[in-house]
Amino acid sequence: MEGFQGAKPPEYLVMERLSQVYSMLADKNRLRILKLLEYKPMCVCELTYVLGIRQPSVSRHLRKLKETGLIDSRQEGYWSEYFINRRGDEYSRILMGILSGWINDDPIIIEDIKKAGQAHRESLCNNQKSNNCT
Amino acid sequence: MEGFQGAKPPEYLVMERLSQVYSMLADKNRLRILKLLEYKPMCVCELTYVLGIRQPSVSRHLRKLKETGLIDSRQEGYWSEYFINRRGDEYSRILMGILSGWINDDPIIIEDIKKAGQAHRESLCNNQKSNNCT
DNA sequence: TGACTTTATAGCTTACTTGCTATATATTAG
DNA sequence: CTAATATATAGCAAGTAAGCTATAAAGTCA
Repeated sequence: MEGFQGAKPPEYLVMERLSQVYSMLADKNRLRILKLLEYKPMCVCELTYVLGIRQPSVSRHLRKLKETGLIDSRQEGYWSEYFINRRGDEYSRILMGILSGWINDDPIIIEDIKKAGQAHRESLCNNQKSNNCT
Repeated sequence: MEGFQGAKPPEYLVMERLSQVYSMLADKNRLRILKLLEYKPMCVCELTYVLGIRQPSVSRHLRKLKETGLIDSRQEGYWSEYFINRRGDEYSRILMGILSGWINDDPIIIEDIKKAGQAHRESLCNNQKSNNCT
């Protein structure tokens, strides 16, 4: 279930691989995550805030998307930041390219992007030094 | 779960609709069916023969694909013939267009197409007037 | 190191999906 | 209409997937 980030899978796994990529795109919360990351790289707690589901669920979606090669992550100070993998294989690059022009008028996506624009990791989660109620 | 064959879904269903199309493409047997129908229109018993799964399972896949607007069917004598819907909405047309260039080198697909070239509805199923063992 | 924060994993429950068998429906030919 | 064939549907069992809570692991910084 991994190892296709940029390489071609062997022929006998081609359909398996494509089916795997499509199944990543078949979940609405994962579509929301991909659209959000297309807007800007985000950390888990920001995504959790925007999506309105629990952090472990978000983490699992992110792990699957990363295993499939659609996204990648880097450690960024306190946070681990997820972003679209621009060096994926043909399937993921093409499908992500198409996705960027799609569902932008869906009200959930519009709302998500708006929330993402406001969300800043420093003021989310229960971290102390950013209590904005000083 | 139906009614998007060619029309645009209302904005609040855009993501739902896209997710539905992707989930159709996420199943390997449905991918095989779509690749087969791209090769030529086929009836249920031919597809059943090529796929090697039971007829009711094939029928259900076909129903789902048709409900999603990816394929359509017409009555053709004894048989009901399924074919790619070229008048689907943007999502299905574009994704089907891309699919036609993909996974053609997968050995299962190659084998399927070969079998489909040989398969003729008259000599399949348990119909009498075509007993080729005369 | 130790206190704190963020993220990941384990394990449970519920819902959905796909295969199957059995059976119903629909179509055609006589 | 009846018999025969093709397809569709109902319903079941097994596997998968997504949400959740609880907890473990990993990263940061004084």
